[in-house]
Amino acid sequence: MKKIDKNDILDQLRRRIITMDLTPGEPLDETLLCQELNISRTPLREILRLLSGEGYIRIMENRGAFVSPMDYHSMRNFFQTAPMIYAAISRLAAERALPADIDRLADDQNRFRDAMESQSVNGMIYYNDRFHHNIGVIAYNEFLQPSLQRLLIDHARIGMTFWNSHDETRLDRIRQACADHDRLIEALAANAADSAVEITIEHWQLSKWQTLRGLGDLS
Amino acid sequence: MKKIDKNDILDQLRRRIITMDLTPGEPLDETLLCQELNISRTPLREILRLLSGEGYIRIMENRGAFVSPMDYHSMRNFFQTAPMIYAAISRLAAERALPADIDRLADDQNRFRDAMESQSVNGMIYYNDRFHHNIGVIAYNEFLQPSLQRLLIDHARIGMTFWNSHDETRLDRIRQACADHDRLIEALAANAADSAVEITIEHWQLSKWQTLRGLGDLS
DNA sequence: GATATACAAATTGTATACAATATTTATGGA
DNA sequence: TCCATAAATATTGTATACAATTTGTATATC
Repeated sequence: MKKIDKNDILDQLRRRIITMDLTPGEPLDETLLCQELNISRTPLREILRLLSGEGYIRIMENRGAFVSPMDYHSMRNFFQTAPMIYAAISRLAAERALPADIDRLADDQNRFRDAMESQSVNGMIYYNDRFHHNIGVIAYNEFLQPSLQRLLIDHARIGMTFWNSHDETRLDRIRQACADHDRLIEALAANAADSAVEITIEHWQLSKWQTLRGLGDLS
Repeated sequence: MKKIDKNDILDQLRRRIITMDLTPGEPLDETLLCQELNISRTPLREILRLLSGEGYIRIMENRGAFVSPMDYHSMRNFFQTAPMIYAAISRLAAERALPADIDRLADDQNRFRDAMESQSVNGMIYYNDRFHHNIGVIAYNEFLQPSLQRLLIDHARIGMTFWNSHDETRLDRIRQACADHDRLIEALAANAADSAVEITIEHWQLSKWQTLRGLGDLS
């Protein structure tokens, strides 16, 4: 009976949220999810509590769970906070990275490149998230990690326009992001903290510029 | 039947953890806690998942929950990360504080002062935590809040020596910390960001100095 | 006596039944 | 028709029973 792989289900739900398969604000029906995932309500509810702690969803008493919303205010905070945390994380990661860490990071980057070449937007979002999450793991700081995690959730969702837009610069931008990753891996491997921070900021500027442009298009 | 106040139980457990009534690394027996709290295992397990997400405890599959440990590495990270996050939070709080926010903060501070005057170490730890947590709420940034939360858990636990030591400087230090709070409230009320950051850093130095001294005494 | 294996006890994980709350629909009066 | 109220339905919250896993103990073998 007990063949539930909670980590698998957690990853599945996380992925569905950051790829907007489950959209911001969307309510999560327990019974429905149970059927989809083939588990009973008890373990699902525990999984939902975990996701709530990680910031993917919110839970209101007697009202159930829903995907964390994205409003103007949270986006403002996002752009204000991200550079600071990203830079701090990259610095720490550069100072502590070991060869084994670099290998894991390179794996994510390979999968990201695969997704890029097969034009899988979903895959790019997922492996880009994994890549940056992994840098957080390498930084090995349990106090910064939770903030990074929350930033990455909205980064993936806000950044949809980055991977998914249809203008003429799209391919160039994606290739540039991919190249940034490669350069960042190199800097981390060489334990070059300043360089890693610099690349991270550049990488962020690229992402920010296009993202704001995309948001501007909406209004 | 359903008269469970989850928030109450959550607060109770959080408080027991930051005051070291539940010590770092201590395993949490589900059955035992259920008896103490007069609830069944299902809601307790959900509460434990929430606490896990907040960083108070850790859960290992098939091995149960235990209070988040405090090792050398986490303390090192703590001292490295705290000033940066505290300063950022104070700045945001100063920029956004409204009169109602200040009132809530002043309430915490009054309770803190009461605890100080009645020599309640437990109370000082708890209301000091609430005070700083509240500043995080005022900062109103869901991306920084989780890091602040985690820092405050270990700040309370590491700082035990600050409130509880028996040297001749103890009373002065505690009064100084209390005065810092008053000054910080003033700065926030005046939306004086630079001043708030400055006071925060001073406040942190005071805490850090004594804490490291206390840890040094141990070795 | 030390180690490995098998059994027993304790603890964690899951499913289901039922209770409490929220939401929707139906009903009655103005 | 409109609103307020009340029943019906749906959804969330809790307790309990049982399954699976881990931990502890005893026995056998070398």
